[in-house]
Amino acid sequence: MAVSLYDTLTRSVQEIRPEDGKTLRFYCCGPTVYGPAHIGNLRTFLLQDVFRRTVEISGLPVNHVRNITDVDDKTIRESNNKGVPLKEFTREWTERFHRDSHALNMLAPTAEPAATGHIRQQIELIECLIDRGHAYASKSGSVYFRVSSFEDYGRLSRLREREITTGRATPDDDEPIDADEYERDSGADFALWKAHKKEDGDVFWDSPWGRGRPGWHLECSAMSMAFLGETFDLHGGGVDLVFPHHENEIAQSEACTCKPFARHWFHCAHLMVHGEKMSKSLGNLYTLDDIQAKGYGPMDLRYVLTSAHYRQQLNFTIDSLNAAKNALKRLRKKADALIETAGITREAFYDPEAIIKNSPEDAGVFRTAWQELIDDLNTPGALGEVFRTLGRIEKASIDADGNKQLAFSFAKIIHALGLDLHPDQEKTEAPEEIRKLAEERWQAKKRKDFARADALREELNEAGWSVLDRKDGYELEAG
RNA sequence: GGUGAGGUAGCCAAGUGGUAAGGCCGGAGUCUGCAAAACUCCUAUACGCGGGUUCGAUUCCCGCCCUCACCUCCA
Repeated sequence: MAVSLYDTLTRSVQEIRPEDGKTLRFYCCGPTVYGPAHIGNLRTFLLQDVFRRTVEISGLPVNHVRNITDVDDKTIRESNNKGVPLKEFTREWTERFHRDSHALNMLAPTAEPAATGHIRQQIELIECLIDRGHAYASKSGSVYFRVSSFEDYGRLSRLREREITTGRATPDDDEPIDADEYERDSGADFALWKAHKKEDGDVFWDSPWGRGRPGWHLECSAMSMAFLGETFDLHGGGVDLVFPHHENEIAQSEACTCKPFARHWFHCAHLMVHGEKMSKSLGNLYTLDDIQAKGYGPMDLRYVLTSAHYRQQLNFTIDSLNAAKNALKRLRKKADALIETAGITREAFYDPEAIIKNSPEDAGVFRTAWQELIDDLNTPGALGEVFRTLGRIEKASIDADGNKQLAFSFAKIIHALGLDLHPDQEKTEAPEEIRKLAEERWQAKKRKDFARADALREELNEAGWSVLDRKDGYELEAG
């Protein structure tokens, strides 16, 4: 059974099947590496990851390509501000992005091409477009795509009737028109190649039109086609990319190849924070580090970000992290119980091959959750069904073989959602004096000097540590 | 102004033409010197407003109110 998604192109839910019948070719617009990714960025990548995991655990391989935008206005500006060479600057943020992605249990893409690594392909694409009369070079050495030459322009974003020739957000916008506005034949035309400017410093490449750098939209066309072919199965990104980015990608690509570009489009809604748009000025732009500094784990964030449908704006709140933490704890308990009664290892529980081998195609008892997932990637629906199913199987006694199947069926859903129920718990080691106090309290407790024990507990609490008594011992926990 | 999405219990969030999943919170109990954890159980007459269609609408249609997003480089 194929996984379906809401396809922006047809505005309807479509089964996403590989054109070649073997491998799903999936391209995602990756991050612009000029700073840490915020939770909004991460949500999009996370849901793409859930989609890929769902497809793969259903038995279909995915060729997942996600680019790194390592040259554009922002990367150049910020690296200049920092006085760091562009390459070094973007490498650092790329590494940070990898760290965050890994922490969030996102599978690494099959390939992760960088824009600066594919200048030649981009120049070739421009040459093709000029040859075919879809692009023109300006006096200054920039190259623009002639939107009017591409009849289908606006199909994806449905803005054929829109006013797209002004180049301004609103008619009463008094902003002065950008200098290169005068270079274009039409305000709707967009840059394929940007002539070198002083601010660009040593960031430039030689081209048939002189020194310059590629325009933003171009890299995705060049790299997706280089890695996945002129036509591929699915292309994804945040909703904001529908126009102009994806619209322009289609125009550039199809004008050159005369073949359909992406067969389906997968867009993720934005998230809001505490009911407001996430923005720097509101001070509500969270990164993974911010979340962790508040005492939550990456999995808590992952749970929150998958707890709303991808086409729905998610209202992120700190409170929701608490809910996630507790819900995850319950899932972990259930997983432990299922793993134990099934007599399988924890490794097997997280091993995709073991899961595919040992779980029914429809996920057996968990079929309702699986159904939710493959039907337009309804992650909150799936989560709801998981809990409901868990509640129901509580009472039913099942034979050993059934238990095994049950555990792997559960594992299938958990794997698709990408939830690591057993993250390494990095326990902060308590300082010497804290440990001493805790030990003292334990001794006091043992000789039933409860007044003393409670006083010490209070003291430890004030120092920011809680004592959790166990059967025959105790643990210290920060916070 | 144009286009699109949405308004479901204290919070988050699915879903449906026949009176509505799930999670969190909350409450009770077991356990525990205390605290926590864990386990069990429980709770709420929640579907923005007004019309219409229908035997019946939260679900379809119309109008209104409100929120949010996009409209040239923001996932």
